[in-house]
This record gives sequence, C-alpha cells and structure tokens, in this order.
Amino acid sequence: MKNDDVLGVAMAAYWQGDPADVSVNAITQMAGISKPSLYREFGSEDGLKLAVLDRYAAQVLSEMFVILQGGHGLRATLDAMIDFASDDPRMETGCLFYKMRAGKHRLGPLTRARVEQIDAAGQAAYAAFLQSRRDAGEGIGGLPVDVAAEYLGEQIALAITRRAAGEDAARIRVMLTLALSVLERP
Amino acid sequence: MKNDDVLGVAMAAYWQGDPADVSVNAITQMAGISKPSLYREFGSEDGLKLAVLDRYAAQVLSEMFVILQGGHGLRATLDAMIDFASDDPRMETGCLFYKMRAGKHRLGPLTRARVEQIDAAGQAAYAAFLQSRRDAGEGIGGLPVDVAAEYLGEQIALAITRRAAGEDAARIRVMLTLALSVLERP
DNA sequence: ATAATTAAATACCATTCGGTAACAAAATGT
DNA sequence: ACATTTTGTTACCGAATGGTATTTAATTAT
Repeated sequence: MKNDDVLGVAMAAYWQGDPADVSVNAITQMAGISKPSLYREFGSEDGLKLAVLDRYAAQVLSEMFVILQGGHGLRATLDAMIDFASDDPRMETGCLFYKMRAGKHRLGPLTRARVEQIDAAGQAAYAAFLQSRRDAGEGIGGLPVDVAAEYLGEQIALAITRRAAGEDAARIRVMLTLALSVLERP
Repeated sequence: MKNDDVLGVAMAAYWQGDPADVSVNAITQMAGISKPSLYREFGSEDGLKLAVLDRYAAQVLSEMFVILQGGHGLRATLDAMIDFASDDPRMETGCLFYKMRAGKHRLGPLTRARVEQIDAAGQAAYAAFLQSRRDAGEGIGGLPVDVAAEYLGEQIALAITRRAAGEDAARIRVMLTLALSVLERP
C-alpha cells in the first residue's frame, strides 16, 4: 500500500461513515501503514482531510459542475441533477463534501477553508446556470437568482443527505422533484 | 445549583452547540457540580441526554404539536409553522431535537430510541394534520399524505438547521415559504 | 563492500473522554 | 446524643485521541 492507495482508503472511510468519526489510527490500520508514514505524507489530520477533499472534488463534485455547465435547458438540467442525487450509486452513502460541510466546526482550518471555498464555487455555479436560463427566457419561479441558487443547492444537499440516512431512493426522487418544481414556474 | 438547574444548564449547552461536542466534564463545570453528583442523578451520559431531550420535548416541541393540532386551515397552520421556524428567537441556535437526530449515531441507546420515537410522533402529527386538511377539501399538492408529511417535516427541519448555521432569517422564510407552496396546490 | 541517506516502524507522550472507588460532610431518624 | 443514610468531593481508572522522538530497515552513493 502506498501514497495514492492511502488517499483512496481514507476517502472511502470518510465517505462511508462520518469524517469526524474516523480516526487517523483507524485509517493507518485500514491502509496497512504506520502512523508516522501517514504524518510524513500529509502533515496532520487536517492535511489528510484536505487532500481527500481535493481528490473527492476532482473525482466526484466535478460531475455536478459538468451537468450545470452542459448548456442544456432548465428541465433537462434539473432532471439530470435529480438523477444524480436520487439514483447515482456513488451517492448511496451520501456526499463526502456535504458530510464535511455539515460537520464544519469539527474540521481543521485547512479543510474548513476548502469546504467554504467549494461551497462558494457551487453556489456560483448554480447561480450562473440559473442566470443563463433566465436570460434564455425560462422562468425560475420569479425568484432572485441568488435565492433560487441557494434553494436549489440546499434541496440537492437535503436529498443526498437523506439518502445517506438510508431513505428510499424512489421516495427521495419524488420529494426532490416536488421541491424543484417551483423553479419551473413563470 | 441543584437538580433542575443542572438539566437547564445541560439543555442550554447541548442546544447552543452540538450535543456530541459537549462533554459531561464541561457540563459539570458549567453547572458547578462534581461529576459523581451528575452520575448519581442521571446514571450515564445517555441518561442525561435523555432527560434533557424529554425536557426539551415538553418545553419546546410541544408547541409545534399545538400548532399542528390547532384545527386551523392549511394556509394558517403552514404560516404558523413558517413563523416558528423562521422567526422564533428560540430557534436562533437551531432545534436541539434536530441536532440530536442529525447526529443520531453518536447517541447512546436510550436517547437514540427516544429520538426515533419523537420523530415518529412528529411524522404522525404531520400526517394527521394533512389528512384532516384533505378531508376538509383542501388540496395538498395531489400527494399521498405520508409523502407530503415527510416533505413538510424535512423542509421545516432544513429551515431550522440552516438557521443554526447563521443564515439570515428573512432569507430562510422566503425559501421555506417557497418549498411549502407546493402543498397549497390542488 | 561500505558509508551516508532516506524510509518505515515501534514505542511512546500529553490530553481528553466516560465512568467509578474511596472518602468527607451534612442531613435525618431514633 | 448517637447512628444511619444521603449528598457531595477528590482522586483516580482504562481507553482512545492526535501527534512525535527514537530506532530499525532499506536504498543509494561512493
């Protein structure tokens, strides 16, 4: 087991459970390496979590940005987001980013800063998407773009978080579709 | 400082922050009592949290049930719920019950069982309310009652949780009103 | 082959956690 | 007045945490 494998093991562990409930001891054990090796590679628990989050962002969150920037219509894009949140098998145990965001106060300064940065980027991406749809003449519920963007982001987060809690995927789809239907009004 | 004061101190501490981040040591210190005193009174950390949750349910959650069982119309009841979630000063730091539910896996068996029990009672109350409104001829978005009940409960929880995260109250009101507007359709 | 350097592991540190045993003080019953 | 029970405190326990100093093993350089 080496470098990248350790990151993979850590990401899986954080992602599967709650990042705050997985100790560095547990990770070294799972990865089959010693604790000083991990600390030489990542500096601290905070450094490890930051590296994991960056990997997760590049590997998973990027897909959400791709969907938003695909240039498709409001309906098609929202449907794609609903599909991702409700049915993508990788979201079965929730979203690592949302888990970290929910327990932000338990993170070290490096990871917390990155969480806030990614959160802001997400909000901006939602807003840019909605602005482009409004410019294209599609109604977004008559809402200010930033409000609609935050609403959209929070509903997606809620759906994925409930999925991590073991809620039935079909039911989540129904409720998320319902929540987002308000964005498809004039 | 005695018995009930300790409960009050513990409730305030758990409510203000995150129940999982407040140690029994911290509580004894805040309450100005020794640790064995606390353990003699409540048996364990789990017992203390259970007592706090019961007190919170009787003192705060009961108001939500009162609103739901007030026998008023759909619009009036939802507005009252929106008021409570968005503007009641006691929800400024969030809802202790929702905080415990969010960190359910970190609770002891007694408290976790009570959380699940209260959660089920809440769901039932939402469902009974919606069923009564539908029976009275008011539309609830054409949804099955249990789905609408869960949707309503989750949107309330989301609003209050966001409030604990420091989000602006007016903005939360807008978003919650938006989310619940789907229940006022035929 | 041997010396210098890098990598890894063992064994440890201080702190905090929930929880308790042993003991002192105060109230209560007789 | 004395014995008993309750109430509270100090001081401790074992386990787990994040993090390191020290030592051993494996490279690499000469």
